[in-house]
Amino acid sequence: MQQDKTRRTNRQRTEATRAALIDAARRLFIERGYAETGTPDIVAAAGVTRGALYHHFADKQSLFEAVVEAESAAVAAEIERSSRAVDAEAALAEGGRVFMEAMARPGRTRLLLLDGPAVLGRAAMDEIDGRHATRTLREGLSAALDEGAIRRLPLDALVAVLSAAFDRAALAAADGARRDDYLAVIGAIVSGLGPDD
Amino acid sequence: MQQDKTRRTNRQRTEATRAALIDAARRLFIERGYAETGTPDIVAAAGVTRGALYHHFADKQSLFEAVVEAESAAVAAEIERSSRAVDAEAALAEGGRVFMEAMARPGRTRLLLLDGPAVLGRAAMDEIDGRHATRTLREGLSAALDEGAIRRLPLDALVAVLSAAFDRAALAAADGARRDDYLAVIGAIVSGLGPDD
DNA sequence: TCAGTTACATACACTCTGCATGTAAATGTG
DNA sequence: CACATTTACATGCAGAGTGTATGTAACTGA
Repeated sequence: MQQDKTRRTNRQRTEATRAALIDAARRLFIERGYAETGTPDIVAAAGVTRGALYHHFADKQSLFEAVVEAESAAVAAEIERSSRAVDAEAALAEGGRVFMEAMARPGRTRLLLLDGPAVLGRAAMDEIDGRHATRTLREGLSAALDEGAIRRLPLDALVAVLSAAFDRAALAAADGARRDDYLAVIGAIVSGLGPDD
Repeated sequence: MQQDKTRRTNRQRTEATRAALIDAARRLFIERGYAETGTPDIVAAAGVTRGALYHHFADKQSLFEAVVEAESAAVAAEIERSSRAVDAEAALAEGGRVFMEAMARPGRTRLLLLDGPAVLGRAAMDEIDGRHATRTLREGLSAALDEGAIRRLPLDALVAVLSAAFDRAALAAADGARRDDYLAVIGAIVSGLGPDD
């Protein structure tokens, strides 16, 4: 029976250190933002040294990307867990509400909607949540298009615009605006997209 | 007849220096982004020293805010200059096209849509372009609401959501996406907002 | 077992920000 | 038109942060 600290395999060491770094960085990025969080703070919170950080990540931005990736996946998981609607429009409404709820965690909007695009660029963020939260939106819209629930429009642009609408709604809610106002507007938009009114 | 450099009034000196700083900072922020632009670069491009910068602005962020303010006003001016539509919906479509065109200047999306919100915060950005580009959108939507062209919805949320849609469209266009796809989607959204379809 | 690789820790060089101090030009005051 | 005061800078400095180079201990494969 050997201790936890001694006799760890290299894979275990790597995974533990990476996880500790990502977790500590997530907490600090969420609390203070990217620019205001220094790598000395991160490694102190993770209980390692800067040497470990720069061994596992190319630079601070690379660690940030790993944090964004994980957080984006977490949001998508929340959405998919509670998606139980029947028709396309109801699924979109449901998904939108759950998205807003998931983004209400303090600091998530800052991480995913402000710092993320600024640090990694819009294209990189599109690629990341194209594999996560935005993917569920795309699936919902694609289904709605297939069953003729909404008029024919270029899917990529439609996804991007509605995603931007939800993002801004989440940001406004984080700044104290009324969620229901935004959900009403987005709901009206979606229902207004019904086939040739 | 006295030289330009000698015998300048204090107001002239201040305005010249501030303008040189804002102009140089604008070029560099647009070219490299906020974080990658140092104050030594800015003052060198402006032909002054860092002392001048910190005399006229509290810090780097304060200079950035002045740049954003000026650029946002410039965008609004372009929109208002070529706004010649009759009814509300046509005015919105026209304004949207001109907005996209104005945002196509290289780097403007980065300055106003990525770095701006990240550095100054969403609320501060809302305040700034609430006095500029977003103001024209709000006026257009308010008119459309008054003349019953679109259904009754909370104006603040409606403005924010449509503004976010245009912003994302401008970002996508800057990344090489087709403007027309986005304009088609936004056009469909606006026309879909017609009174109780 | 031992040579090679991996996972760090430590130290250093560089850059940037903001402030403090010094100085010349402008201002207004009697 | 002196002259005291304020304004508009320039210069120098202290602190912090990033990335890298170097050293060392732990693991791994032959």
